[in-house]
Amino acid sequence: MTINQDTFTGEYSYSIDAKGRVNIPAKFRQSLAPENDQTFVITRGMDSCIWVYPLTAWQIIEDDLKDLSAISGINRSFIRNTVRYASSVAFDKQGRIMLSTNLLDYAQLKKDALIIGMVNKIEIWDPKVLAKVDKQNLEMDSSEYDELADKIIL
Amino acid sequence: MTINQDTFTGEYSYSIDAKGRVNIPAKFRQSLAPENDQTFVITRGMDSCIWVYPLTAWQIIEDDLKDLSAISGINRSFIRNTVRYASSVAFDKQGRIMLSTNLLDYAQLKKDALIIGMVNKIEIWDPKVLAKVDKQNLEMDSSEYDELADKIIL
DNA sequence: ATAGATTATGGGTGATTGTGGGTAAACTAT
DNA sequence: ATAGTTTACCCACAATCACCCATAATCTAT
Repeated sequence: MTINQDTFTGEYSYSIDAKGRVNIPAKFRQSLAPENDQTFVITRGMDSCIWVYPLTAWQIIEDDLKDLSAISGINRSFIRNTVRYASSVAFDKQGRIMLSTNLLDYAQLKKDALIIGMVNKIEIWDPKVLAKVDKQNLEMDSSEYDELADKIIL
Repeated sequence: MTINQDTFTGEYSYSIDAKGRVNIPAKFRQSLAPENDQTFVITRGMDSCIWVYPLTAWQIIEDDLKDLSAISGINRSFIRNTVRYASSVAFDKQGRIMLSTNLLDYAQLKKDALIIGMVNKIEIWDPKVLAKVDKQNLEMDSSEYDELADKIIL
């Protein structure tokens, strides 16, 4: 079953062990293109979660950043904040990646982790945090949400 | 795992010892291309921080600057402040480099150092100074920042 | 349904890394 | 030249991490 490579869908719940390791769902590992060398890049998401990119997808972002001139102060800030929390990680023989305490704290992760496919990337959430954020978003932007539903036919 | 050579991402906090030495994160050392001979070039950054380039990358900058020098303009101060304080340093057996008091003073570094991968170079910051500078930049040019975020799709 | 493979989770161990300090060589300024 | 200072190189140790193996649960295919 060769679905699209480097695209991820579905939701999985896993546990984070004492060493800060989480399993990447087998399905996600399988759809990761071989060029990635079994490697992801993990970083802070825009919500309180962790974003996980295939290595090659992240490298495209890096290339764009390289083209920004360092003379401009705002460019430097942008590069810094984009790249600052990013690190590449290969998964081990059992298919796990290690999360730094920095990222674990940021996403408020303790024991349980919800791993969600977001098409071109993966998100790792604490279940409670996601429930809260999701509820807020829906309440706040219900009109925008409807607009989107109109644009994208499901 | 040979990822992109001479590119650096992620944030690490280290301490500066009594002799003025800081560790270069192991990951950065590993991604430094062998041609560099374990050598970086350190100099004053445009913010209150220290910039660290791979040796070969710096050599390219020097070549570019030679072409610019005739034109002068804004570039003069850049050349003066950047090149003037540049010096090459190899890291020791434990992976540390020595920082001159000149650079330490410039970056207001005391005990704690935040080392940030900026894709093609590395920055060394005092944590408090970075927080301040970053806040200022974002407040001043937030619209430009958003434009950048739009262009470089995450 | 059953056997075999795959998957999720836990733990052990040796190697690596970050940090401190010691000592001798190199440099400075009298 | 000599005393004082700085730099380069070495060793040591605790904490962390990468890598390996083990086991139980789940899935797959006959």
